[in-house]
Amino acid sequence: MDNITIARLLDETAALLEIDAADPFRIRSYRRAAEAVEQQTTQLSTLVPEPKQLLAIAGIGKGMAANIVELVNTGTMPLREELLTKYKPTMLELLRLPGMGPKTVALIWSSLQVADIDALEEAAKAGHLNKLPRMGEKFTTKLLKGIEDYRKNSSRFRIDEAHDHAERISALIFAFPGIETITPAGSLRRGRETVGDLDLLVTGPACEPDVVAAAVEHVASLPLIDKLLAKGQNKVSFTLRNNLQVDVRLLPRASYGAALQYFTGSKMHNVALRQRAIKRGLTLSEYALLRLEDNKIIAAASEEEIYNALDLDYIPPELRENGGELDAAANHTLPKLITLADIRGDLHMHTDATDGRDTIRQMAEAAIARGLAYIAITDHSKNLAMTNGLDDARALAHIKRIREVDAELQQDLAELIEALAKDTPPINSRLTNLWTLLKDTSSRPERSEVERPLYFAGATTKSDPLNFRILPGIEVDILGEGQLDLDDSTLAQMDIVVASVHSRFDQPIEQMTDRILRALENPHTRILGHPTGRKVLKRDAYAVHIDQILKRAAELGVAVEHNASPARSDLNDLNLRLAKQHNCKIVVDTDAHATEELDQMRYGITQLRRAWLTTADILNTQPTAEALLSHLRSKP
DNA sequence: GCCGTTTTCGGCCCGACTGTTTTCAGTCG
Repeated sequence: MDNITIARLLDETAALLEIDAADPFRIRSYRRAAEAVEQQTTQLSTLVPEPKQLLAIAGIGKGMAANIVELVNTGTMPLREELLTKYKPTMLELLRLPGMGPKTVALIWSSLQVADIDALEEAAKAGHLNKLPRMGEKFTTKLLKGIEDYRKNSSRFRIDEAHDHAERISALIFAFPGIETITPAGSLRRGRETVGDLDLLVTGPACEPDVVAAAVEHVASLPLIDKLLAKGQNKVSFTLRNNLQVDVRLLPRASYGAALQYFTGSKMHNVALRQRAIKRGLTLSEYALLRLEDNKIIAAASEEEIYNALDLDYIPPELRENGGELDAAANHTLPKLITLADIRGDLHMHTDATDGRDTIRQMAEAAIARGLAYIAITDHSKNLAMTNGLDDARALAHIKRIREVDAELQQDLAELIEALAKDTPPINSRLTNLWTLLKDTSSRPERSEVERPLYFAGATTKSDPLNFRILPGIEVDILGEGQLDLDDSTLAQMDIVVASVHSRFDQPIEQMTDRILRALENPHTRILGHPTGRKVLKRDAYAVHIDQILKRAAELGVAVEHNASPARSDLNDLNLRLAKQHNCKIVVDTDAHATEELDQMRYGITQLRRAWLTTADILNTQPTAEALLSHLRSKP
């Protein structure tokens, strides 16, 4: 049994205990244990023979360790079984409906014997709920609407989609005079791969208490609102047509830091933080950090003040998961997390030679405009016929072409440097586009704070364009027995060989793992592409095997790819932490198929930050192509 | 059920909004 399953069963038990009206603190400890289990990089099932190691995990005590041992050995545990004789597992789904909490679920079960969504809908329509306390007409209407929405769409939104919505909504809110800052909080700010809803915190003169009502009205009447869910003194909740829920809070400057801290979460991080406050005679809320004895405000305007007042270093949002960050912040041992500006090259991208849209030169120019010092062109190999994959002859011709484009670019860049120094447009017509790109990005208006979590420093001028290099490479396919689908003599010509499995994962996991392990042994393999198999496999089922793969890659000095694009990313923060533990080299890249996709790098960075990674853990932070190449496939 | 500068018992995080409550319980974040 893998960690994800253990965590789910503990969490379900917590929900059942809630319905059973058990001791709230006992319930909390089950929840806390579930979260702790989820964050472990070692599979707990392997620790069962030595339960002492389970006790070392914060939030796991004697009783919970016994529960875990029982779960691993038997697939269930006594408390869970006992609760399931009293309640039905389908009741857990009811808890996901808006307005349905444990008390309500328990009440409709005990009075109406209703335990699943279909029966609940029937009961609501028949008016049976109205006989119960606190469930009038309005409640029923809302519930039926909730059931409809739940059936239509119960999924979370990818971080890039949520980010785009945040930008759109923010632009509309900014139209109101007196709005200065909009920051997305919640899981978007923490850089989670997916977000359940969008929290936007708004501040500025228009948000001061005496005038905020007008701004609230403005937000509540935004044209993109599909359904208005709630409107309070300083809060507006609504959904978009795609069912994404948005909570907008308008807050005075003075308490903005406290609000930002509070609404960024995570919930468990905040609980731990407030416990720390209480031990110091303080109390923390979304308005301020107060001294208990006289209600004096200790800190409120900025997050930094709040953390510092609690004797903590500032904790970056990506680490706020109650996964040891409080201890590290107290001991001044938080890592200096990697930033987008630290990334010097992108080692996986496609061109119009296969399934990309743009040319080699266009990709290179886009990379220069983004401040990179090198890229690798890694088009597909022949086994991916649908992408017009390259056979040996075409692959060789392609890297010849890449070298030519690189040489030409070197000459042009020398000219460009002169032109930039004189600040006069270059005569060379090949440089027109690059000139515009550089001028455009460097004069890009200061972006609003809405992008702060994802857009780090623009990084347009930090590299010396003269040092820019295009590395010839290929994304080669791993065939059934682990062999690569191009000749060794061809691969020997490439600087960057990304070996990836593309074919359908209809093999058993063991076989697929074996196949990948064999591909790692090929001396030409520099980077293992999408190591968890493009999400075709369920991540949890794969957990044990990724461990093996990362370990072997580390031994062989093969780097493992972390795809930055949310659409393709497959190494989650746990896998990345595991890679670090194994001392595995990590490369973050975009797998771009068009120039603008190079911007996806920012999403990959948040995942790396969530895994506590620094520049030392990531290979393509090397300042130059030469430095990078000397590290690839060098034995540890 | 966990945990310890309150250490083997007695604590355990905070506030707003909603519905139908005429003083508050339940839900949510």
